[in-house]
Amino acid sequence: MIDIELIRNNPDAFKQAIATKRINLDLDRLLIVDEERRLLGKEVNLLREQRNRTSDLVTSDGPNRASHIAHSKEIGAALVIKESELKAVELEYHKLMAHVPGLPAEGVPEGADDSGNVEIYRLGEVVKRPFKERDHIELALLNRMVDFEGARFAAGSRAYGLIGDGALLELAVLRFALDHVLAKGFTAVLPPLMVNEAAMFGTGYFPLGEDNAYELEDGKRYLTGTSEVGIVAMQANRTFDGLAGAGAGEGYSALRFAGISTCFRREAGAAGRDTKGLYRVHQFQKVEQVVFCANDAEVSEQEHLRLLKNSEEIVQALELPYRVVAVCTGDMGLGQVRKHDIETWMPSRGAYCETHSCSTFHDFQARRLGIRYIDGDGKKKYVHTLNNTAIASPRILIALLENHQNQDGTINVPKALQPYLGGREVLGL
RNA sequence: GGAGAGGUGGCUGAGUGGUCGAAAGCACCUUCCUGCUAAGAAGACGUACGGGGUUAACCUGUACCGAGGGUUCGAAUCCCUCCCUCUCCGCCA
Repeated sequence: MIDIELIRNNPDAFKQAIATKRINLDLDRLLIVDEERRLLGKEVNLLREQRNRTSDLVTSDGPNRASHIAHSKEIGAALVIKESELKAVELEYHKLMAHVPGLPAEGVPEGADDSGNVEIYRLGEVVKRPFKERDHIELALLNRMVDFEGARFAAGSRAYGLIGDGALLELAVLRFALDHVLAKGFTAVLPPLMVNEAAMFGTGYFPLGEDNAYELEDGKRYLTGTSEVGIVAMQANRTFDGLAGAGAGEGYSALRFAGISTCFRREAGAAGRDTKGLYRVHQFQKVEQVVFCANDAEVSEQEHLRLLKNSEEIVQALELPYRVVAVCTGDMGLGQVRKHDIETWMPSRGAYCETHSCSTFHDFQARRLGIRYIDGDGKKKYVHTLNNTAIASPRILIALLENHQNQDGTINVPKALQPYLGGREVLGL
């Protein structure tokens, strides 16, 4: 949710954001409705005042009781009409407000979709091996790490089952990533994965994201596509003490959580794409970084860079080549202000592919969920929220298997993961 | 899933149709008193939005007693629906 005052004062900036983010919203209509809403609000307020005064006279001026009641009834009748008008206007107002996007930060590239994303830099060397490389499907099957056939019988398209070293490798990489961010002061969280509509709306996945969420039979709960939803919504209507330090440089503090969850995505709209292997699946595991910080663009910018750095360190420790891209306006979510993706090299795809996504929301989510803190000046303010993938598996297994494969189909284990695999240096055969 | 109880201000907790934005206590804040170890006295003390004001103090209006709807001239108080909490039973990893 965006501060209406900000919208009133900068309509052109929001029109620009609506255009570049490809949102279907008539901002002028919103401004008109906002004006109507305020005028009607005043009228209703005035009528209520009259009615309250008249009602008081019923008891304080007993002799004229009957006439006061009659008068109060008249006002009440007028009030009913105005209130219903106001209600209709407010309904439209909230509907329109729910579609107002966050303003992209300065420097965010413009573009219609992910083809407009801009590479910022790349690290790690793409190795050209002197033998015929296998793709992750072949490698995983060869090493009996995965069972696609059985899983698809059990669960349908895009299903997979990790077995043996596949299962252990996934747990190892998740635990490694978790430990990495825990060492940075993050607090581990296993949040609810079945959440209500308020949580989905509050985090900005609704409206517009309904197609990608699994709705449960009870009609009131949804499976989350990331632990961010549960973690952020868990803080709803809370006011933090001691998040002080907006603009205070190094002196600021933040709340940092590491969410661990299975993630569920319908992948609607991706029908027929990436149907083979472990790239695009309905269910996967993720360690997610979530941060709540002071309401200060500089502070959240610093947090954004820290989140990005944490994840880069993880990819580096896994000895995988990657690049960082600035995500363009058309590929950003409604509430997002800035987004960087880490794309990891996947030999079989011959491309750097998204494995991490780092987002800054400013107070978009905090406003929807009422998450605040008391600033150094004693005032209540909405926090800024951010999140970034620490690791998502099995997608990262594609990169691990393919980039670390040997001619005989075995897989070299990066040093960082060896402690999590009983000291093994090689998997397979 | 069944039965019952309940959701009031930072906390505890009164309040069953008007004098209630809400008693009392605790906590917090200010001042006074006193030198002392959960001392005493006085006062201030909810949130959101709007109006006035030397835009600060302050004055004032509306709404808010889990959420939404209804009854009524008037609702924390009565009715309905939903959400949540607690207790007991059942079931279950």
